[in-house]
Amino acid sequence: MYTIRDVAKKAGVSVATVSRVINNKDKVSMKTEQTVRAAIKELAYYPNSIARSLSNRKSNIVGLIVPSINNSFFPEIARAVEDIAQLSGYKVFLCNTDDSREKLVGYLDSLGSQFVDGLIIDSHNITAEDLAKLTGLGIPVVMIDRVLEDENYTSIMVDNRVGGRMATEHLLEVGCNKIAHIQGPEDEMNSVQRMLGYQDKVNTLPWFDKSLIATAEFSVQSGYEVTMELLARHGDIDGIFACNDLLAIGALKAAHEWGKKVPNELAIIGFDGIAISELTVPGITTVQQPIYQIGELAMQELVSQIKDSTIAAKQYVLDIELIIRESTMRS
Amino acid sequence: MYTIRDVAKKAGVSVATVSRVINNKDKVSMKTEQTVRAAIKELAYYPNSIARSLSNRKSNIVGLIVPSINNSFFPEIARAVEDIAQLSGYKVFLCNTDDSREKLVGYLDSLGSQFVDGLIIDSHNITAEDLAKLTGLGIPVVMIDRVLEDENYTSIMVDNRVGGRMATEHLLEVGCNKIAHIQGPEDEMNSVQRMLGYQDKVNTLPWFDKSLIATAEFSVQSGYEVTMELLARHGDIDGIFACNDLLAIGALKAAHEWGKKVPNELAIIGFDGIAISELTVPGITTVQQPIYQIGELAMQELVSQIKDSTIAAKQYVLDIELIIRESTMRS
DNA sequence: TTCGATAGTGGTACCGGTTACACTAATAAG
DNA sequence: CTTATTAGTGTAACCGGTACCACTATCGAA
Repeated sequence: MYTIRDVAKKAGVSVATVSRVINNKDKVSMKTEQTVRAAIKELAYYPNSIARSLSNRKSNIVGLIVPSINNSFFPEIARAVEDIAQLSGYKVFLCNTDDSREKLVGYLDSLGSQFVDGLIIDSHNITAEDLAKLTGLGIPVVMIDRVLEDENYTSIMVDNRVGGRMATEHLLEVGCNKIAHIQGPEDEMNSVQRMLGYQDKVNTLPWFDKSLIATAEFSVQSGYEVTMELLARHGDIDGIFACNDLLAIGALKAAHEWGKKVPNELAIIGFDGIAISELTVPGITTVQQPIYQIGELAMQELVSQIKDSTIAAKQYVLDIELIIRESTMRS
Repeated sequence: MYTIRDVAKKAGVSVATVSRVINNKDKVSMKTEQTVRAAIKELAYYPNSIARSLSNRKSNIVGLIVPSINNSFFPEIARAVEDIAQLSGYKVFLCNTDDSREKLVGYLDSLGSQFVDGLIIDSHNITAEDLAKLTGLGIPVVMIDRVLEDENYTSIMVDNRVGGRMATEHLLEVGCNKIAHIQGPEDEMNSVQRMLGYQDKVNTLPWFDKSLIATAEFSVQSGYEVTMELLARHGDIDGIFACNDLLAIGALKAAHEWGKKVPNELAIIGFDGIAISELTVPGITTVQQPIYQIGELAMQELVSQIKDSTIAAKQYVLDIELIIRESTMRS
C-alpha cells in the first residue's frame, strides 16, 4: 500500500504536485504530469479516501437509513435516491435498522461523525435529540415517510390519514358491508394514521366493532396470519383494508386458503403502490404513494442543503392516488 | 463542532487522556475521568470517525455490494450479513450496483480505499483485476452468488447447473410434455448455468426447440412479458422453468391472464426460494438456495479474514433443495 | 535508605491526504 | 533594462484522532 509520498519520491517531485495531478488542480507542466502519472501507475497507487475525507471535510457519500429492506417500498425509494445521487456525484450507503432503536443509534453514531455528507432518514425511532446532534455536527438531514414533525427539519411524507379514508371509502363504494382493517405496528405513526382514517369512515356504521382491527407486523407472512385470524373471528367480513401492500398480499393468500373469492366475496385494498402490487393474482387495489418522487425529492433537497447550509427547511406533503385493480373490481 | 483538543482544554488535561477516557484504555484516575466526561457532555463532543479510521486503519464497517435490491434474494442475504455483523461489532453499508460495471467501479473505488474493513461482493461484473487491486490495498473480499472462479478468493455459491436440472426434472416428473424456459440475462453466469441445466434434461427430447428459451430481465414485470410472448409463440407449453422466483411470479400473472390454470394446464417452477415464493397464489415450487446461510457464512468468513489475513481462501458450494408447492402440484 | 514497580499523565509523531503560502524562473510590459 | 506578472513547484501546517515514549509521584521491598 503506497502513499502519496511514495509516489512523490518515485516521481522526484513534491507531494503537493502529486496531489495536483490527482485532482487536476492548479497548473502542472505536461512533463511533470506524465512523470507523476507513470509513477502512480507503476506503484498501482490509489489515494486513501479516508485521509482525503479528513482533509476535505467531505466524502461525497450520503447515508440512507431505512427501517427494512424486505418491504420493496424502501428499495424503490432507494432506487430514486441513487439515481439522483449519481447525477450529483454522490454515492449512497444504505443502512437497514430493522426498526430497532439500537441499530439506528449505531448507524447515526458512525455515519453522523463525518462519514457522510448528509443523511436521509426513514425511521419512527428518531428523536429530536438525534436530529439536534446531527445538526450540531453539521450533517444535513432529510426525513421521509416516517417523519418527526418538526419544522426545523426538511421532511417528505403523505397524508396517511387521508389515505386511510380513501381506501375505506373505496371499499364502501364497491359495496362492502363489513370491513376489517389490518393495522401495522401500533408504535408506528403511519400505521396509526391509516387506522384512524379507516375509523373516520366506519366508526359510526352499525356493524363496526374494534375487533375488526387486527395488528400485524409489516410482512406478507404476518398479513397472512392476521387475515386467517380475522376470518376465523368474523366469517362475514367482505372487505379488508390492509395497512400496506405486503399485508394485502398476505391477505390475498389467506383469502385463497379460506376459499373466499377475491374480490366478490372479499375485496382487498392495500397501501403504498409498490411495484409487485400490480403483478399479483389478482392485482391489488392500493393507495399509491409517489414513491419514486419521494426519494427523488429527498435527495434533491439533501444536495441543496449540503451545498448551502442556510437553506430553509421545508415540509412536503405529497399527493396520493387510488389505483383500482382486480382485488376490488366486483362484477 | 468540537475536537478532542477542545475537550482536553476544557477539562484541563492532555488529548491523550481524553482519548483514554473515550476508549476506556489504560488507566485514568476516577477524578480525571469524571472531569473529562463532564467536558465531553458539556461540549456535546463526538469523536470524528473519519479521523479515527485514518489513525486506526480500520472502520468496523464492511461493504456489501449487490446487483439489485428489487429482488428480495439480496435483502434476504443482507439480513443474514447484518445479523452476523452485529454480533461481531461491524456495521454494514449496502451498495447497489444495478448490475452496472460503472457503479460497481465507483463503489470499489470509494470503499476499497480504506473506507471499509472488508467487502462482500455479489456481482458478475467483477474482474480478477478488481480483486487484485483490493487485495493489494489489504481489503479482504468474499464473493457470493455470482462469483468469479478463482481459488485465491473465498467464494460461496450453489451449483446452478445442477439446480437447473433439478427444476426441469421435476417438471418432467409431474407430467409436463413441453417445457419452456425463461432465462435470465445472457451475460450472467448463473442464468446461463441454469439454462444449461435445463438443456441437459430436454435437448434430446423430440419437442425441444431453442425457441422455447426466452430471455428476460430479473424482474416480475419482465417475467410477465416474456411469458406472454412464450404463450403466444407456443400455445401448447404446459410447463415453465423460470430462472428465478421473480420471473416465476410474473409467469403466474401471465398464465392467469392467458386463462391457463396453474398447475394443471401450466406448471411453473422458480429458483432461489425467496420468502414471497411461499406466499403467492398459488405458492411457487422452487429450487431453494440456502439464502440465509450464504449471507451468514460470507460474513463469518469475512470476519476471519479481517482478523487474520493469512487465512486460506475457500470455495464453498452449498446445497440446494427442491421445494414443492402448488404451482406444480397437479391433481 | 535506595531501588524497582506501577499508576497516572503529558508531549508529540503519525495516519495520508489537501492547500496556503513562499519561492524561482521565465515572460511581458513599460 | 527594470519591474510586474505568471507558470510551476516545494515546504509545511493542518484535518482529528491514536498511541508510543517519557516522565513524575507514590509505595512496598530489599
